[in-house]
Order: sequence, then structure tokens, then C-alpha cells
Amino acid sequence: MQASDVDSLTKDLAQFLKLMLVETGRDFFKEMEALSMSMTQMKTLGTLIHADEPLGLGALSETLGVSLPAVSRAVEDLRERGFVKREEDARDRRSKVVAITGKGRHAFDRLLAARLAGTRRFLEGLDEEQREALSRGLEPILRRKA
Amino acid sequence: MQASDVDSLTKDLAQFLKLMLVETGRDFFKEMEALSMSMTQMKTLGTLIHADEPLGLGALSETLGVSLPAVSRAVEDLRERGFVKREEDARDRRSKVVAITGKGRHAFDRLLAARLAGTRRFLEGLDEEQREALSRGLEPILRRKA
DNA sequence: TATTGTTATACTCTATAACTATA
DNA sequence: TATAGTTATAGAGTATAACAATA
Repeated sequence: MQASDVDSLTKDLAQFLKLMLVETGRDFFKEMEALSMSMTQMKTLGTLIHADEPLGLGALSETLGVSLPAVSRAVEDLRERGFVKREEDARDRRSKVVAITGKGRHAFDRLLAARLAGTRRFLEGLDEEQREALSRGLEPILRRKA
Repeated sequence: MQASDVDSLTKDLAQFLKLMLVETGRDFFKEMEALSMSMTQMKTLGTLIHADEPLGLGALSETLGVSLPAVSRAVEDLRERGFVKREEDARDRRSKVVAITGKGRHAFDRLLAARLAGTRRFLEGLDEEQREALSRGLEPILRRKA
């Protein structure tokens, strides 16, 4: 591996990431604001939407890397607004399990769409050749075996 | 432009960005924490380091998209710690102009290095062919005329 | 009066500590 | 006792409003 190649590619990639962060951040944060959704609440929905079964608050806290009280309050607010439901675990009444609702899925989809909107807008600003090259550059990375 | 191509590339790029965010965020936030540096303070240093001349607080507030009081407090803390210096503008004593110090440059370089560290680590985990393709994908985008 | 910053105040989100209820 | 979650409290960061100094 030639160090200088990696060096210059590192700079290129960093520059590209910065560009994309600016481009994709706008719509996304606007949508978060419109939904009055905090970062923790968004990550909570994102975790629940992919979960096979309702999750306890401890599991959420662990997964999100956020304190238990912070999750507890974020979830309580989400519940009040109908984005999740929270129930006592029948087998252990100390535990409360949380699941996303249809309304929650809908909200998360909106946030996801906002995140993709900036990405798509950026790509539409490129020409076909640039998109082709980018696609060929990303493809092998995303499809590689870890 | 075939819509489906853009669709799938949008998804690929979004996935890639998410991957990189995780990969590059760790070192960076660790370094910010080590320097007790807030986001606004970091952006302040980043703006000043590229500025040709000292900037007034109003200009900083505008550039960073942060309220004047927030900038005022962020700068005061940076000044106390020697990362910037702040002086009255001789021509208008209402205005105070801020400039980065050597210590400030050094701190910002550390933050920049932390941000690049994750990017570089990621690239080093790829094989030569993957890096080549990525490089060819980014090159025309970064060098294009706006 | 208008403008540049600063200080006062209130709000959001967070973490640690104290607490409640169940196991 | 130990554990799951909630409530109390304090800290960091922000914005709007009130203020001080200079133009």
C-alpha cells in the first residue's frame, strides 16, 4: 500500500463527507424540528422499528448508549404523543417493554425520507458519468464481506 | 436519467455515509471531550483558522448560524483557555474582533487529525482495488466546477 | 437612535443520585 | 437484597429579552 495514495484518498473522502453532511443535514434537522423529535427519540424509533419484539428500557438504554433516565423520559414523551406504546412485561412486572406504533413508523419514515432527500438532490446535481463512477466506487465496499 | 439508478445509488450513498459517520465519529468526539470543546467552539476555531483577518462576534454568529450570546460565551471560554484572543476594534470600539492563537491552531489540528484518523483507518481496511474504485468515484465529483 | 456585545432568564437534554416497586 | 424504572437535582448549551457602551 502506497502511503501517499491513502493520504490523498483520506483527504478526498473527508472532504466528500463534509460536503455530504452539509447537504443532507438541512432537510433532516428541519424534519426533526417539525416533529419535535430529539436525537434520542429518533434513535429510539430507529431501534424499535428494526426490533423483532418489544424492548425493555434497559435494553434500549444499552443499545442507544444513553442513560436509563434519559431513555425513560424520551419514551414517556413518545408514548404521550402516540409514537410508541409501553406495557408492563407480564413475566416480570418491574420491566416495561416498548414497541413502535403505526404512527411511530410513519414519523420515522418521514425522517428517513428527509435524510434521503438531501442525498438524492446531491446526486441529481451530478452528471450521469459522475454517478456511474461513484456507484462503481461504493458498490464493492458495501457488498464486501466484513 | 433513469430514476431507478438514482434511487439505488441514493440508498447506497446513504448507507455509506452512515457507515462513515460511525467510523469517524468515535475518535473525533473523544478528542472534543478531551479538549472540553463544544460544537460551537470547534466551529469557531474552524472559521477563525481559515479567516484572513480577525472577525467580529456578529460575523461569527452569522457564519456559524448560532445566536450572538452563544458565540459570546463560547469565545469568552476559548479566550480564558488561550485558544483565541479578543480585542476591541480600534475603528469601532463597540466591536470586538477575535483571532485564533497558536495554541488554538494546535488544538484544531488535533481535532482535525482525530477526524481523519477514523477515515484513514477505514480506508486501510479496504483492499487496493476498493480504494482505487473509490478514488475514481470521488475524484470527478470533488474536482468538478460548481 | 441604531448597533455591538454582554448579562439575565428560561428551556431542552443529559447524567448521577435517590427513590419506588417487584423479584 | 438485587434489579427495572422513575423522579430529583444539577450541569452544559442554547435562544430570546433586557441591558450597557459606543456610534
